[in-house]
Amino acid sequence: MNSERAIVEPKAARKQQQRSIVTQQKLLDAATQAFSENGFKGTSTRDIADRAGVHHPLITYHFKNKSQLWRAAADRIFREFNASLLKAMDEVSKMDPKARAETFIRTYVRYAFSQPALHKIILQESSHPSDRLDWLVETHLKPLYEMVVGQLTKLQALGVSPPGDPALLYNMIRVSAGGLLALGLEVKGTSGINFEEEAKRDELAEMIIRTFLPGDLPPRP
Amino acid sequence: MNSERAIVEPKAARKQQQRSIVTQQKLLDAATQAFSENGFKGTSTRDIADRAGVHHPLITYHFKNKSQLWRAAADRIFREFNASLLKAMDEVSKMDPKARAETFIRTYVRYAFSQPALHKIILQESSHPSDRLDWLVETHLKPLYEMVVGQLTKLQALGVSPPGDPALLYNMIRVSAGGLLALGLEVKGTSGINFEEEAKRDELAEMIIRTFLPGDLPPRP
DNA sequence: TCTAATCCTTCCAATCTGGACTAATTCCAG
DNA sequence: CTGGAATTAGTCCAGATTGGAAGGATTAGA
Repeated sequence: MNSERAIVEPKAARKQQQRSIVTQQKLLDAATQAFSENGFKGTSTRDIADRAGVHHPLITYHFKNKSQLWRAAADRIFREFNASLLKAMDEVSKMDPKARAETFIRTYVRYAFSQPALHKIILQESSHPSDRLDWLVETHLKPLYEMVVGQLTKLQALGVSPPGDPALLYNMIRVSAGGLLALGLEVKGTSGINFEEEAKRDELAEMIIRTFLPGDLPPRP
Repeated sequence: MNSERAIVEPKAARKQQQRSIVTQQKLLDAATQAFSENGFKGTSTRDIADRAGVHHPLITYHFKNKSQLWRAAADRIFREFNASLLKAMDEVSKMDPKARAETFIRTYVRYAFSQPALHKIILQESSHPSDRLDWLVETHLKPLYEMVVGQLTKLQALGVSPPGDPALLYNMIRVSAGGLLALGLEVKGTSGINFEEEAKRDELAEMIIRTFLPGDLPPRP
């Protein structure tokens, strides 16, 4: 018995099949969309399965339960977002601080528009305390904040950004970019601004830059 | 028969009983809270009734159904908000444009904190198209926008606010104030800012003023 | 005080919920 | 090309959800 177990145990686990990967992606896409629109509580697993075009018990099979599916969907979209930002910042690492900040803001606006679900999920989960919010903050939001706030403090010291608590400034910039794009429907209805137009998104990015980075860099010593 | 009907018909409708008013207020309070936390779809009428401490069929009795209850709750909170802003603006009508704008922002921040449900409801409803969002925009959001954007344009002409589409500027100010306060939980977790402290809210208002109204008024002619 | 309008409580039917379970199918390694 | 694991399909369930019906309790006003 023991010897048999010992031989059998390290057997190569059969690899995941292609169709399973496809199913998981379809479920993640549908879940991201649904959760961003109706929140965790307001989204049913059947709704997600319908959007994905698969039978709803497959959620249990692939993700165990609704909570795990939420986490998998959120993790994917936030990972990609942070990776995009890091990549963009890496490409301009040799520029001066103000130019870097401008690039960051333009990239942020561009990505926030291409993935509106991301900020919608933040808005949804911030509405009341939950384990999901705690996880989101610790895993994805705090690291990004830590990365940016130091740069922002430097920009303030250089006289480029207005003085005051850099944490406040960071959050104002963030909601002016991502928050506003997530509120797209309401903004369009209320004030006629249509972020579907690329020009309008560019205008937003430039206005954020003009407003939050109004100063010029002092001349190099 | 006919004569009797004719006499009876214009009878004075008996007035609403006190206990009914109390019940309605409790339901409106509970509904506002619940909808702001979990959105329309994510909120059950039983949850609302439980929070209000009343039996759930009373919702049907007093408000017909969930949609009407939502509308009544939203209408109440937005009416009070707009009334507060109008009152504050009326009190400073004789001041110069910049001082008026500063007062507006301080009032906006103060009210947005005291009624976090208001902006949470905006965030919730903006996540996807709905009749509720259309109604909110037409009934409450657009009128406020129309009222403010003209003043903002003047401030830009006076060199107080940065140039560019005033509609964009309006929305940036709005989300920096109300949006940020509605995201309070996340903001606290991510960057440690605690808007429960009055000083921090004042700091936010002042930073919004500093950032969006950086210029000084030209001297009077 | 009386009584009818108003309000509340108890119940019900239809549907939706997350999740468990088994049988059928598809795919891959040997 | 086949045995068996991975995946999917199909059922089922216990509990929650919604709107609403029916009758009892309360209260405003004559």
